[in-house]
Amino acid sequence: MISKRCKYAIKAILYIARHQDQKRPIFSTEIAEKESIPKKFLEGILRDLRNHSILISQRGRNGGYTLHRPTSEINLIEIIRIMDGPIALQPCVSLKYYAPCEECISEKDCVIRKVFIQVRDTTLDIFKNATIERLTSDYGEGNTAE
Amino acid sequence: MISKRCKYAIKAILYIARHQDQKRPIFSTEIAEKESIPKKFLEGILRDLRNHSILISQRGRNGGYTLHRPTSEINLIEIIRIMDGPIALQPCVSLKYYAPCEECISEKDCVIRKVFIQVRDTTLDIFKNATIERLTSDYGEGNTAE
DNA sequence: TAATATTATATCAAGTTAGTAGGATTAATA
DNA sequence: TATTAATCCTACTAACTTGATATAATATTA
Repeated sequence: MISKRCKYAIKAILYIARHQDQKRPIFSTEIAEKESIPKKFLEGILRDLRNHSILISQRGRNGGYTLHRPTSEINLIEIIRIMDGPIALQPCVSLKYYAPCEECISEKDCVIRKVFIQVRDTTLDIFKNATIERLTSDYGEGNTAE
Repeated sequence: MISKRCKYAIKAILYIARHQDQKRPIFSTEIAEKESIPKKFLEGILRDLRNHSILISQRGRNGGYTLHRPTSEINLIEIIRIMDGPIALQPCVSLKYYAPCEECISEKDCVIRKVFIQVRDTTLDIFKNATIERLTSDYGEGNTAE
């Protein structure tokens, strides 16, 4: 399962993306209220996203958050990795967080490893294509009301 | 990530499958030693698999475990579900363990839900095809030694 | 009846998750 | 310059999960 932290992160980014035309930073308070996310919890998430160059933060009065990059250059893979770590179902098949399985003698001969590699690759492919741009444009389909 | 419990379960079933031609139940001790699984921990796993009709257990002297069904009728999906619960990355897209997401207002309009459904379906498909029969036959490829 | 297997229940340490609390820092504005 | 309103930072916590271990009961058979 994806953690709530991660899902909140995705929702927050989508919210900022949908409101960035207003040319002003978005407050954490606003996101928290509109997306039903505990405010203090959200603040930590937003800071984390800023530290990973997904968001830019502006401090002080009238501060808030804006996207650090165009929506076409932010995808779900990156967000999930920042928030939850490995996407792979086994340490030995993780690309970004590789670790050998303790109890395995030969990785090459491990039959289940091949299956987990398949799952990793298809999952990665789907999440890579799920950019914020695509997600927000889908959002509009048959749904003009905010 | 798949839990160790689940991975141990898969390894244990594969071990039993590879040795079932001996027409005798396989001891938990033997599996534990050969697959480097803590014995007591493994016992709990094997009991769980028996309770879910994956294994048959025989008590007493010369007891042990055998498969409850042909290897073609046991796949990774079933094992993962027994051990770890939902495969889906969000409660709202789980087929066997569905639950609405607390903070979501409209499931239909949730853009990320669609992505998680895609991931679920491809993952399910791969694990469904990964039967014990296929896994054990792959095992033999270019590797005759036990 | 002794040996050997599974079964059952309880316990536990460490780590993770989903928060909360309280204040420090920064910047615009009245 | 004082106030206000935003982000930033650190620490803490309750509940849950994971990966085991311990002890003993029960069943089978040589």
